[in-house]
Amino acid sequence: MAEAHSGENLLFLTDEQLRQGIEAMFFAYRGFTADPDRILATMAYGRAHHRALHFIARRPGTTVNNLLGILGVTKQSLNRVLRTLIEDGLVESQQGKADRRERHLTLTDKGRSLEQSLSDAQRARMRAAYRKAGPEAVAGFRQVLEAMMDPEMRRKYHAIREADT
Amino acid sequence: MAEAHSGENLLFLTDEQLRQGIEAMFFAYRGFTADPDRILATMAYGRAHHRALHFIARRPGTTVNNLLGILGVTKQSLNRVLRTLIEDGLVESQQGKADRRERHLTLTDKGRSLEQSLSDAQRARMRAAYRKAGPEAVAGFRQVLEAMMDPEMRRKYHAIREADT
DNA sequence: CTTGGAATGTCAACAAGGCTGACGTATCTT
DNA sequence: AAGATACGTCAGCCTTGTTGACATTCCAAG
Repeated sequence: MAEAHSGENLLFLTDEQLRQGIEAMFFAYRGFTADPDRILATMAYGRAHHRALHFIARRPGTTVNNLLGILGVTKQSLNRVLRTLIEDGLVESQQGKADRRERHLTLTDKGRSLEQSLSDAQRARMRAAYRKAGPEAVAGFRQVLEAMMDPEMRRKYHAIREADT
Repeated sequence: MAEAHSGENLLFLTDEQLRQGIEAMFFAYRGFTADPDRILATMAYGRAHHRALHFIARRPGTTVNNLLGILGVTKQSLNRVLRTLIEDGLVESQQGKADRRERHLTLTDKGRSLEQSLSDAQRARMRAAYRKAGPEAVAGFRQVLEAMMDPEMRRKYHAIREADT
């Protein structure tokens, strides 16, 4: 089956084609982060804060450990970011009821407000790109991105919206 | 024309859909850089070195200024990276003939060898993802990425292979 | 031929945000 | 009672980005 269209694939997957894909990822990711970065630059926050806010907004009540797994950084690194967000009143940390070792993270109104403005900026670009490319292109986009993830990351990517049932 | 399928678009571009796209970009980019990062971690190099090597390999003889524009960093930052690469004998810097203020950058055999191994690792993942998703998905992938770039970055993205005539 | 400005290199200082290692405390599990 | 887990924190290091200042070299315009 793989050989059935190997000719097509050989033509298709030249190093040059792949290199262009690599460069497209590089340049696109720059655009992807540009708008939130601009907003964050006016404050004392960076991309790391944005990521934390995003996933806390996405899964209110998530634990520190869970967030660590998603972000793929060390707890020391995350803690530095989280501490400033809590101190600044953007994030709330609440001791778990079932397991009191856990801390459940939620956004305050202030945190939600910042997350919204970052998210809006990023979604606006995403929306424009999706509109420009069209629904079929978007489907392909998503497929390739998913195929590019490490298996563990793919699991997390799906898990993040599993509880949305 | 935009209104002709606005219903479809409204359904299509929910915040949730866009958020998933954002997360897909986040997780996929991690995969995208994972393999080269693993190789680089064994040496005294980082992602910045990889980027420099990539674009020098892509455009042998490119000038420092040109590279600055592509990478979007300050000359001080690039210079630090470039200096170590030159000292380590991976990159050669040659004074321009037409304009002797310019330095033209090329890879040495040693540099080409490292660039190859980084590139091979990254392309292997790309190839696997492309194969898994199929040609049509790849076309869509490329379209969306391109639409996501800043106009200036899009210009550079195209310019990088213009001279390939 | 002089001079302005462009291209490059370099020094210094700093910040964000990764990392490792070590340690402490509370809490759950066995 | 002992061990494992969740979390926080201190200390120190690295890469890679930033500004600002300054020197050099050289092209090009006047």
